[in-house]
Amino acid sequence: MLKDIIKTSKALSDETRVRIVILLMRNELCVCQLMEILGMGQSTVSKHLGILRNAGLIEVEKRGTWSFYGLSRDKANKHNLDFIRILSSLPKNDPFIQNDEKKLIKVNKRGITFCNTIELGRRIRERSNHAG
Amino acid sequence: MLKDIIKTSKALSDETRVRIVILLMRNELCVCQLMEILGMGQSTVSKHLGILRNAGLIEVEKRGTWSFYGLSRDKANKHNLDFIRILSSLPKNDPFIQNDEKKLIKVNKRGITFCNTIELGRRIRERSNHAG
DNA sequence: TTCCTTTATCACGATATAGTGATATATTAT
DNA sequence: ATAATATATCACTATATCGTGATAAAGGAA
Repeated sequence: MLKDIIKTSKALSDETRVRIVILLMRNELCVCQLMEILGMGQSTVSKHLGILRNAGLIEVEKRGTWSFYGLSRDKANKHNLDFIRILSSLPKNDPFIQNDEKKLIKVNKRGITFCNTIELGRRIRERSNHAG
Repeated sequence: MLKDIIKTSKALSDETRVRIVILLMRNELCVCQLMEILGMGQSTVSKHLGILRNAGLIEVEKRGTWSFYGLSRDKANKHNLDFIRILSSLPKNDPFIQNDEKKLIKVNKRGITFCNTIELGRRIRERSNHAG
C-alpha cells in the first residue's frame, strides 16, 4: 500500500528517529537509555518511539516498569525491511552515527539501573543549555 | 551520509511527491502535464518538483519554455536507487496509482500542447471546489 | 517590440510537526 | 498504604511544511 510507504518515509524523515532506528539495529534499549544517548527529554523520546512503532518499524516489550524497544520482527509491512536495509548500508564513519555509537557503548556498559528520568531530563536540559 | 537519506525520506514523506515519482517512473512529464494529473496549481507542483530534485531523485531537462522532468540518472546518491526500487515494488492495484495511471495515459495521448497554466489552474480549482 | 506562454520564486495563511513540562498510569519496593 | 520509578499522553509553543495567488524570468510567435 502507498499509505504504508508514506507512513514509513515520514517516520524516517526525522533525524532523531533515524538515529533511534540505527541504535536499535545494534541492540534493544529502554526509553531512559535513549534519553541519555539522544540528549532529549523523556516525553520527546517516547513520542518518537510511538511514531516509529506506528509505522511498524520497531516493537516494544514491557518488563516491569521498563519498555524495551527493538527492531520489529513482524513481517506484515514487507517494505519496512527494505527501508531498514538502506539504513544498515550507511557507512560507519558518519559522524552522527559514530558519536551515538560511543554513547551506546557507555550506556550498555552501565546496564539497566534506576536513573530517575525527571532528574535525568533536567541534567540533559542543562547540558544543552551550556552547549548553546 | 545520514543527511542524504533523511533528505530523501523527507522528499518521499508526502503523498503528492510519491505520486510524482511513480508517474515519472513511466515517462518524463512537464509541469503542466503534472498539474493535470495531480489536480494541483502550478506553483504547488513546481515546489514539489524542486524538493524531489534537491533530493536527487529526479532531474530536469529544459526544451524551450517547457521543463521536462524524469527520474535522475545521476548515481551520486546511491541510496536513492534503493528508495526508487521500493516504490517500483508497489502493487499496480493501488487505487491512487491506478487513477493516476489512467490520467497519465490520457495526458500522454494528447501530447505537449499549449495549455495556459493560469487557465488550467483555475479549472483545477473549480473542479476541487465542486468535489468539496 | 509586444503579447502569450511555461516555469520558478516570493509572500501569505492554514495546517502539521518537534520538543517540552505537567500529568496520569502502572510497576516495584518499603 | 506510601513512596519512588518508568513510561505514555495531554496541552502548549515554536517552527516547518503544504497549497495558493501574485509576481518575475525567459522562450517563442506575431
